[in-house]
This record gives sequence, C-alpha cells and structure tokens, in this order.
Amino acid sequence: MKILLHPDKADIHLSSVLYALSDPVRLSIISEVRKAGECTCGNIEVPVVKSTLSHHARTLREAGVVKVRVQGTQRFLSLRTDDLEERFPGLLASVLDAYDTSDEKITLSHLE
Amino acid sequence: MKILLHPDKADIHLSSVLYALSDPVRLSIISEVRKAGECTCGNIEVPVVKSTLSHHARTLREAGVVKVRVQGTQRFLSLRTDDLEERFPGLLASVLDAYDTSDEKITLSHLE
DNA sequence: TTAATAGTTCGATTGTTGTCGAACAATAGA
DNA sequence: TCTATTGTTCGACAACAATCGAACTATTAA
Repeated sequence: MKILLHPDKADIHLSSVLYALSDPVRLSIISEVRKAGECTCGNIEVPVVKSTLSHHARTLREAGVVKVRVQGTQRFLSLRTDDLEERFPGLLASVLDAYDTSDEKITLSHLE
Repeated sequence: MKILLHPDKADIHLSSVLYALSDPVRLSIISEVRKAGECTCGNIEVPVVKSTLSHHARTLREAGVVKVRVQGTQRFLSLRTDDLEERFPGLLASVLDAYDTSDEKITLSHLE
C-alpha cells in the first residue's frame, strides 16, 4: 500500500494553506468534508472529473489541510482541525464560515 | 489623474482574497501596512523590485484587501479592515496574527 | 480468476503568475 | 522649465496550475 505523505504540524505553512484554500473547488471540498466529518472522494460532489478531484485532494493534503485515511479502495478525507487551530488560530473556522454563508458555493449545476 | 479601481464591498470574493493573501511577498506587505496603519509603496521593505511591488499592490487592491489613496506621486495603502470584517469575520485578523507569529516572514535579508 | 469499484498517475493542453528591466506618466521642487 | 521622485505599464520569460481523458494500481466481491 502506498504511503500518503502528510506534512508534520510544524511544517504546515500559512501561505500554502491559504493557497490551498483559494480555489473554489477546494473550498467546496473542505466544506463538504466539514459537514460530513469524514468523507470519501466519491461522496464529494464537485463539477470536475475524478482525476481532477484527486489532484485537488492531494493539494489539500500536501498543504496540511486534510488528512487522508486509506481503507480498502477508499480514501477518507477529514480536516486537520486541531493542527490548523494550533498553528493558525481561528483561520479555518473563519474561512469555512465565510464560505458557507457566501454566494460563491459551486454545485453540480455548474455542469449544465 | 488615473482612477484606481477598488471592488465594492459586496464584490469582494473569498477565494480571491485567500489567493491574494497566499503569496509571501503580499503577506509581508499587508503585515507592514497593518503595523503602520497606512504606508506608501516606497516605505514597504520587500525583496522585489518596484515594478513587482506595484504588481502585488494591484493584486491586493483588486482583491479588495487594501485601499489605495493617491497623494501627489505617492500611493498610500491601508487595509480594508472594516469591509473584510463584515464580509469574512475574523479572517484578516487570524491571517495577520498567524503571519506575525510565524517564521515565514520575509525580509530584505532574502536578497543576500 | 474474473469483474467491478475507487482512486492515482501520466501526458497534453491551456491559461495564469511572479519576476525583472526598460520605458513611461505624473507630481513636486528648484 | 528642468530634474528628481514615485509609482505604473509593457514585454518577455520561466514556472506553475487546473483541467481532461486514458492508462494504471489496488482492493473487494462474485
């Protein structure tokens, strides 16, 4: 089984996290992950093909935003809430709250 | 005199703001602006030439992060603290606090 | 063993970004 | 009017990123 690299908490960098969060598709992903607590790539509804989704999941993982747990053929994503809170207090919550109350949310209707 | 375009408060978008904040040079700029309250491009110490600095200032302005006030040949930058707080409560403060307590700060020593 | 499922990786394409230097514009001061 | 000073714009370049489809890997189920 392949090892998925996650940065240590101390190696999570502000600019990388902000960059990872600056893409509408990735904002949508982490918003869904927060709601579900944990979810597989297949359960995330975003208007991109799965190779693109995989790329975004990797970006989020490598930036330290999400943790990916492997179980069988599935990968469960969850937010690194505690690590992020410790490194950047309040940041993740303010981003997620802002996203959920914004009109920037993307949905499958973007495919039409 | 040229008119500098600033987005209306309602047109400030989360992903654009996060993107604008995801560059180390731009983080350094807004950190200096916060400390000074208002400052000109010339007073900002970043390890880039002035055309690059001008480009970053424009990115921050167009994202809605800073306001630029023209006085003579100088442009005074200030943070759009109130607008950002209203749109994305807590976001700017958490980013600036995280930056100032991080070890990611860039200085002129990066030129050496 | 075969087939289905869940994701990843790769190559290609298209577009964006950060950077610089040179040229330009606008203002202030002598 | 001449000359600094301050900053913008432009062109070029190299690096990077978002996207897709196709091929691939790994696991589970039949």
